[in-house]
Amino acid sequence: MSTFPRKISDSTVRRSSLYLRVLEALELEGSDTVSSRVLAERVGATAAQVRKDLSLFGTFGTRGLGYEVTALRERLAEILGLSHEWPVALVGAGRIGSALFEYPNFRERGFQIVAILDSDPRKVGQSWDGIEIHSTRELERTIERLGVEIALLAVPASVAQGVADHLVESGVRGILNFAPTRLRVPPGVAVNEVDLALELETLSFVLEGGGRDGNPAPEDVAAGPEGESR
Amino acid sequence: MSTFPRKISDSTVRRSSLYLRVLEALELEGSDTVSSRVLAERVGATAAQVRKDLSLFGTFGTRGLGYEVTALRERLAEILGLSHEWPVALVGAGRIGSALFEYPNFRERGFQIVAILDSDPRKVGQSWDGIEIHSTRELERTIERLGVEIALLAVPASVAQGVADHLVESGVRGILNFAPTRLRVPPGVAVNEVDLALELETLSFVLEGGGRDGNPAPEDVAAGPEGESR
DNA sequence: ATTTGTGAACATGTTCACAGCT
DNA sequence: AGCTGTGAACATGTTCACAAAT
Repeated sequence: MSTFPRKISDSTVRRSSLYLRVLEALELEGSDTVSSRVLAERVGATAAQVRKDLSLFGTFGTRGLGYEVTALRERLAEILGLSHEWPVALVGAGRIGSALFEYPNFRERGFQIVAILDSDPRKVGQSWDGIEIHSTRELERTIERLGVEIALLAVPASVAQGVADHLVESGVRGILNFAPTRLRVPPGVAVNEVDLALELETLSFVLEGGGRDGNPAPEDVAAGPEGESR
Repeated sequence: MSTFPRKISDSTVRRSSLYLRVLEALELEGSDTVSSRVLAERVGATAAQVRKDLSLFGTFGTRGLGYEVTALRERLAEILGLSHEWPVALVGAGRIGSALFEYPNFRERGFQIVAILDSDPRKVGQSWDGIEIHSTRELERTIERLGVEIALLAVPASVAQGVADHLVESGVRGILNFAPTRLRVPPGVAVNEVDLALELETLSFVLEGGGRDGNPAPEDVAAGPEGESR
């Protein structure tokens, strides 16, 4: 439905997810409107950045007033594809898979794990919270039957590419990959890599002295804060 | 020891971690030298990018020949701070903490979990693989005693900031944060956020039609421009 | 008075293209 | 000839600053 003029940058999308969270919190706190400045403060960005980001999606604010919290929250959720549930497949029922399965934030945001797949015969047939673990031999059938378009890939690196190919063939268009391998996927398929060792390595690089400053100094910090929470 | 001329960008550091992995693989495969082109192919970057990245750290290559695999591997590991072990604390012994504890790639890369901390009295006193879970009341003592500088923060979002403050006070300078909250830390402390729900949201954004193309086409990939989705 | 929306200025990161070394 | 190292060109993302709206 909504297609946007330019290509929206990844950073804008990521920040928009954060805006959405803040808007949800503000709604609970009973705020009707919010300014770009306040939004910026809560996510650690600048007010100009917030306005620029939002302006890429359309015109939501009222000059002199700010943004209407509920309206913006709804619109952002829609833009991010969060106004409906996403059936998600979990592939790999090991330690990481298990942690992902239990991760409460997924379901809260509309990502429902509706299928679990594993190649280990000892795991196949088990149920987690009422969801049976299927063999990866039934991957295609399962994915198709449940209309899964997003998969959490938590298998060993050595088999990740093969499983990913299989997922794509079955109709999956988005993969969140936890295996430390760069996946090759055809155009039209989105992959996000979560590479934990790499994250630690960027920390050790900084600690070892690589970065000139370990923390880009929290900008202002001088201007008097006003959002007194209580 | 080694301090670099400019500030090295985050993207360069992340790619360098990938180069290091490829170099390790090449070493096992018995390659003596490697060109920027081959290195690039294996990590999904361009040859120019590889050369530029490496040149920020120094001059390692030989014109006409390429890079000596072992020498570059050693130097990169050193630069990334991986030439020695890092004692790491795991804070939060829930599902995610448990998965992190078992994650084999950490130890392989020199990150040793030497302490586990949790506030749940039922968990305190248990041992995982010989490592006793301590109360967060003993956080400072434990961190200091073991010389921990890097922490994995896997606690609920509601307490993450408080625990982070405590960690920093105790001497931690790098935090890998799994709680979906933006941590505020003083200058000199590095934080990496691993925000799983956010990763899924960037996928759903693309799938919903937000991005013009779900997959920025893996560079060259021979001739095959204008990838049309499915 | 306040706060948005946005072009223009700026900063940062990536690619090009080629001189220079082996 | 082959391949690196790098300035210059380019592309992308961020910040500034101000006109426009309420």
